[in-house]
Formats: sequence, C-alpha cells, structure tokens
Amino acid sequence: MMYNPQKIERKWQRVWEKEKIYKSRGKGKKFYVLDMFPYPSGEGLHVGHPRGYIATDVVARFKMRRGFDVLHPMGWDAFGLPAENYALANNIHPKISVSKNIKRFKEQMNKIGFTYDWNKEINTTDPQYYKWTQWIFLKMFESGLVYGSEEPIVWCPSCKTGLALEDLEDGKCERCGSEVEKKPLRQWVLKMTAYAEKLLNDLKSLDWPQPIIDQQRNWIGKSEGAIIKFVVRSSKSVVGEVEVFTTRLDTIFGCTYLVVAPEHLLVKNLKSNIKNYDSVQKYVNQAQKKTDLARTDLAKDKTGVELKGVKARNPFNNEEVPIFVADYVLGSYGTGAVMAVPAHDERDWEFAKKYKLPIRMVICPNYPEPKCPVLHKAYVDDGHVVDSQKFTGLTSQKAREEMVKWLEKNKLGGKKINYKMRDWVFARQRYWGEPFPLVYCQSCADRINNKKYKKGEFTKGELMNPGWIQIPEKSLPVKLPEVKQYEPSGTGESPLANIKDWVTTKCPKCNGHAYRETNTMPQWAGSNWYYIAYLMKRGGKYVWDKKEIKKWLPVDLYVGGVEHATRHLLYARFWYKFLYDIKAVFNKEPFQKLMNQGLILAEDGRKMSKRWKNVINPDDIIKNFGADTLRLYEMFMGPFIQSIAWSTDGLRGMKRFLDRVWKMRDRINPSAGASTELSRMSSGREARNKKLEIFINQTIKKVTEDIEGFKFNTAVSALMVLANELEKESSIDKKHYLTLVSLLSPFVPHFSEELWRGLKGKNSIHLEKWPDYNPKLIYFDEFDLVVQINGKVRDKISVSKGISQKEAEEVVLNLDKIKQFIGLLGSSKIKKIIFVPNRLINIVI
RNA sequence: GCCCGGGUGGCGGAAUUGGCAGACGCGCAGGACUCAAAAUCCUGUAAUCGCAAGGUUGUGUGGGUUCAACUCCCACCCCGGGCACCA
Repeated sequence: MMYNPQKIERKWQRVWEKEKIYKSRGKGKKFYVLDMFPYPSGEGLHVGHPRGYIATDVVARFKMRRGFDVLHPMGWDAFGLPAENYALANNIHPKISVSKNIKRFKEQMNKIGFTYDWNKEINTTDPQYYKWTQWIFLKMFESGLVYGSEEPIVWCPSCKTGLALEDLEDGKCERCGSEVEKKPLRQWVLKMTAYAEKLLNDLKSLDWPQPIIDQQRNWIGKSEGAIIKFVVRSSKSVVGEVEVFTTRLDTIFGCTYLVVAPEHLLVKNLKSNIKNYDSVQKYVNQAQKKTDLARTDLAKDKTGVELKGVKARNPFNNEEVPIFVADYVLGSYGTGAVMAVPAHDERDWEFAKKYKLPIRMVICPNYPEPKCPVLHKAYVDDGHVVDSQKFTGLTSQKAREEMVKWLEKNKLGGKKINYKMRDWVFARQRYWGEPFPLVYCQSCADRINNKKYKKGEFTKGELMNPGWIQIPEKSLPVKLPEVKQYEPSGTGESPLANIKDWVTTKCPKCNGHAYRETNTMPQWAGSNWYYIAYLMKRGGKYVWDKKEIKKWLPVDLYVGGVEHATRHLLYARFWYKFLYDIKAVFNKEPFQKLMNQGLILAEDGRKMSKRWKNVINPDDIIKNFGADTLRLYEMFMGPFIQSIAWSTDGLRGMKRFLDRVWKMRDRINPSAGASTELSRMSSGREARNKKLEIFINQTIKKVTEDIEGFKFNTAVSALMVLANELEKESSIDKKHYLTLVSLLSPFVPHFSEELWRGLKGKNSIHLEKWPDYNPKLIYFDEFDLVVQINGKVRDKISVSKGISQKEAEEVVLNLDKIKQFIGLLGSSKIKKIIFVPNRLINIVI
C-alpha cells in the first residue's frame, strides 16, 4: 500500500479523540506548555501561524512520552478592533463573526493533528470568562492600583473618533487624511510603575532569550539620579520653584539654562510674571496639539521660547539662569523639567548653539592635564569635574555621590530613581471589549468629598476616585449590552454611552442614581491572565481553583512571536505579580521558559498578506501533501527562531522522505534481530550490526537533546541520516525500523501511528515510552584521526578509540605520505606535535 | 542616533562551542526504468588548476591572537527587527 495521508490522518484523529489520549493523566511531573493564543481573524490561518503550535505540539508529545503529565491547551483572544470594524461595516454583531471565525480556526487546527484538550478551550469574550477579567480589575481597583486621569488620545477632528496609532499614516488620519490632534479624555490608568522594580528584578529568575530580557529591561528603563530644586525669581522676589531630574549631577556647574516641558505647571503658575506670556502660550498650545509622533518627527529642529522676566537659581553656585519652554523635554518623564548642560549633553548642545546660549565645560576627559580640549560637540562621557568649586578634581562618579550628600544635607533635593516605563492607560472608547465593573454615583462622591462616611464603607480605590463605586463581586459579570449601532458616539465616548437604559443604573452602595462607566478595557485585558483561565474551566464556567493553579503554574514553556516582547509579556507579568500579592496565585512569575518563533515569509520573501496575494493556506497543503508533511517541513525548514521563506520544493522533499520511510516497511526482515540467528552471522554482518546499533543510539541521543533545545531542524536531519543508513540494508531489522518510527512520532504523529500500530499492535505510539539510548553504545571503536602538518589536513587514518599520543605519533610518522610531506618541506625538523585525543594530530615543522 | 539579531555553495541551512567547513534537504547535471513524460532509483554537485593522483583558494571586508579561527579580539561594510529627544 502506498502512503496516503488523506486516508490515515482523519482516521487517527478520530481514534485519538475516542481514546482521549491527550487528557492529562494526573500522573508524573507536570509540564504546562502554552501557545500564545490567537486572535481569530476573518482571514483564517496561513501556514505561518502553526509554526509555533507545531513546535509546542512536538514538545508536548515528546514530554508525554517521557512520563510527564502534560497540559497543552488552546483558546481565543477574541475582543478587539477588527471584529468591531467588521461589525461597523456589515452591521453584524461581533459575537457572530467571532464565533464563525473561531469555528474556522478550530477546523484548520484540527486538521494539523494537535494534542489540544478542547475541554479546556477558552474565549475571552465569553461573559463567564470576562467575569474574571473584571474581578481582577476590581481587586486592583480595591487595592488602590487604579486611578482616573485625563489622558490624551489621538483624535481625528473630522471623523470625530479616537484613533489607534496604527490608524495613522505620516501622523495623519488614515481614513480622511486630516491632521490629528491630542484630545484629553478621562481614562482609567493602572499603576504599573508600582511594580517596576519587581518587574525588573525578577527578570533574573527567568529562562528567557536574552534579547527579550534586554528589551524588557530597556522598556522599564531604570535610571538612578537626583532631584535638584531650583528657586525661581522675578527681578524682585521668589515666585516659585522647579524640580529637575538629572542622572548627571556631576555636570551641575555647567548648567547654563533650564528647560521645562510645554505641559509643565510652572508656565501657567507664573503667568503674571512672564513678560512674553502671549508668545509662550502660543508655543505651548501648538506643542500640546502635536501627537508624540509628530513631536518626534520634528525632533531634529529643536524649538523653544524663553520665559522672559523669570530666572532660576542654581543652588550650587547661586547663579541665575534663564528658563525655556521647549517640546524636546517630555512632560511625562522625570519632573518634566531639566537642567541644561550644553557642554555635556547633545540635545542641550544643539539647543544652545541655535539660541546662542553659553556653553560651559565642567567635565574634563584628560584631567589633571592643565588644559581641557576645546569642544566641537558635547562631551557626554564621565571624566573629572573641573571649575566646580569644592568638587573640582573629583571623578564624575565620586562627584555625583558627594553632590547628592550636599543636596540632602541642605534639603535642596536628593537621590531619585526614575523609570521610563509609564503607568498603563487601561481604557478604550470602543464597544467590543470588557465593560468596567464600576458606576459613578454623585451622592457617594459628595459624601467622600465632604468626608461624611463611615470608616470601611469605601474601598481604597473608591476613596481615590470619589464617586466611582465598585460593582460587588457577586454581581459579576457586567455583561456587554446589545447595541444597534457600533459607530463611536462622536464625542469620543464609546458606543455604549448611547444606550441610556444600560448606562442609567442604581448605586450598589447607596441605591441612589448612578451611571455606568462606558469605556471598555483594551484588548490586552483578557490576554493578561488567560493561561490561568485554562486551569479554571469547569464545563461552561470558570472556577478560581487554587489547587489546580498551585499544581500547574508557572507555565513551563511559553512559545510565541517576538512582537510581544514588551507589551503582552510585561502586562501579563504585572498582573501575575499583583495576583501573587493578593495570594490568588503562588509564585512570582507566570512564564518560566520562553521561546520565540520566527516568521514564515511567503515564497517571494515578503510577508504573507492578502495585499500581495501570496498567502499559503495550510488547508491546501494538507490536501495535497498531508498534515504530517506540513508539520515535518515547518520543523525542518530552518532554525526555529529565524524568519524564513516558504518553499514548496522543500515541502515536496519532506513528502519524498516520508514516502521512502513508508516503503522501507516492505523490506523489514520478519525474523531479524533474533538472537538465534546471531551464531550463523558472518563476522562482517556482525560488525555491520554493531555499527547500526551505535548509529541508532547516537540518533536517539541527538534527537532527544535537539528537541529539548528547540533545534528541530537538526533533529529531523538526524532522523534522515538514520533512515538513509537503514535503507542501505538489504533487509531491515524490525526493531531498528520501529525505533525510527518512534523517534519520528512527535513530528509526524499520524504517519507514525499508522506504521506503529500496523507493526506492533493495539497501543498508540504516543503513549509509548520514549526510547532510551545506551551511553556505552554511542561511540565506534575506531575513528578517523585527522593528520595535519602545520595546521593543514594531509591525511586521515582509522585508529582505535583512546589511542595515546605516543602510539599515534608512531603510526603517523611512519606514513609514507607524511614522511614525504615532511621531506618536501625541507629540513624536516619537527618543532612540536599537538595531539587532541580522539580527534587530530598536528605536526608543526 | 541607540539597542538587539544576522552575513557560510545556485538556495534553506549544518559544524561536538577553538580542532576535517559545507551534515541534511532543495535545486541542477548525467544515467537507469519508460514508446514518451511524470514518479521512482543510482551517480555527481563550493570555486579554481589538472587527463588524473593531487594542489591552491574559500565562511561580508581589512587587520590581530593561536600549532589550529565560521568560532576569540580590534576596526569597518551590508541586511533584518525593535526603540526613539528618557535628561
């Protein structure tokens, strides 16, 4: 019979389902292997998506066979903009299009033959699921980790809608091309910065790729520096104070002006003291309209306006310096104000040159040489401090320490740690997301503001956000109501704001009039904790089952794309750390080991996209070649982390390989391997058998180690080498053949199952113990000793393993060829002989 | 600009981490089978000189360390990804 994947794949998928071979057996050490769950888009899967799923599936099958209790679930991250936009365009409820898409995804996945236990399937848009998303939010709110804030959104004044950054083209609205603005809108913000230090520190305990760890570290962006208070004076008197943050306190004597961000309060507060307030205000208004993107675009040409009539006094030398407002300083970082030291900062240098401000060098690279070099650009490295009164002569490092001490002693500032990472704006003005379990109650707000309430009546979060009242846990979930229109409201609010009878409600605290929060949570909300949800699934419901959570978490292996290096992976860690603090989970990190898969590009080397018409659908591949060929090819095509172009020719090669292994079955010697035959064997036959035995043991070792190390491409190639070797036999030992099939099984489960059950009987290969190798049988008795002269290979001789240097020299120096070479190269004086045991000998002459 | 990752045959890639560069697969060429084609099987396949044995060169470029460098060090070039005025 020919190998016909169409015939066997469906058959075994049904059998496996009936035999429930993928159900956790509750025995053995747990192994939780997780895929980043997909957004079920309308386009379906292309061949790039399953690459990671195939890898986790190989690992899951491998671990099962090594005796682990394996959990390998799958679900759907189904909230989000595309479904909402689709609803907008076609007036179909997102719920409907989402369930259609999920059905399609699931069909496609099932054809590939994954080990998923669909009893644990989850869906973030299921009210029973988002009940718990809301619950976690409530817990955060209750703990004081949530605050309301006017946060700018990107706003298109002509479409009257908020935009995501992806909707911009050259900083303009993609749809209508008009100039976008920043519009402040009340939003919920999660205090992620409260976890900055933990998020940074615990990176050390993770088994993650170093680049991802680096990216997270940079994103958190810890910097240690100091705060300095500058007194602000008009010509007559003290009118205010500015705090600046700096990491280069050692350069303080080189400060020749101050810069504040456009949004800095100083500007408004000193209105009456600023003589050119009109032009300052004009600048500020312009700057604030610009989105961060536009601001960046203009970064090359720094602009700013001096605040005339006021000066800041440097506490170290009492010098009064001018103050500028400029948009190259960010309001959101540090204190929103910086001391400018043009001699030692590139941006300040540029700005000072443009506005002809003094540049004063106070860090010298070649101290104590009497002369510092003349600067042609900012000198930004450390050095020795000069022209800095009593600090002169100190190293930068030492000066920073001494200066901070001085600041603290005089109460003019002190040590300060800053993070680049900001709090997380956790609200969207959209329909298709989780509603917030909050209502606004004016009378409760009044009671809080007038301090007329009993102790313990309000939670920390409620006191922090007067009037915002939590929906009690027992009333969760707050379900998303049906709407007729998915259009945004036009005021920037979500479409929910238009549903009056949903918005109007009773306050759970005082039973008075209240209205619901109409923002929804961002798409990240559901994906922050979904790996916990798999453990909670009980029929249609979810139960926060601490026993299961304790058993299965952390995730042992997490596989997904690099694009989630910072956002998803940081957000999820943040939520998990919070859950740890409220004792809902029991360890500090959710994902112990992380692996990233590379993209699969189209055959033309571009990204697969509808736009280029180069998308390859796995369904077509499976129809023509079979799921096993697809699986094997995706594992073989190159290193797992690397992006790589699809090749249909390469795929064909995999089918050819499977065909070959299949056909080898007809050449199995039915009685081979029997020990009774041994005596009748010729010695050549015996040697050959021994050699094969070693080959097999080597392959088992290699494949085992390569799967553990995510080197699937070389694992597959080792299996090809073994197959080539067996194929040379006139008749193939059944035992050897079965080992090959067994080692292939994680990669090509249907193929292997068919052959295994055909040759061996009832039990599934996937429940069979993974082959062990005999460590004594992985080396041949003889090896090729490489003979080099002056580092060049001149000969190879077969010698026995473990040969000593002396023995080797004796043999090698007597070889005609070597003698000839030594003779050829002149006086034949041997300077040195290097011997690497079991590898090579190098004669230096 | 900064931070990662990467440059090896016609192509995807391999190399025990300093020890035979090019495993394995694709492609290509020649042959077998066939009336023919496809499929399959066999042989060859880095470049170059040579009829051959064999020699020489060769892992982005230039230099260095070493008995020995794809691998380590220095400088530079190119490609891919991420971040972007973070004080």
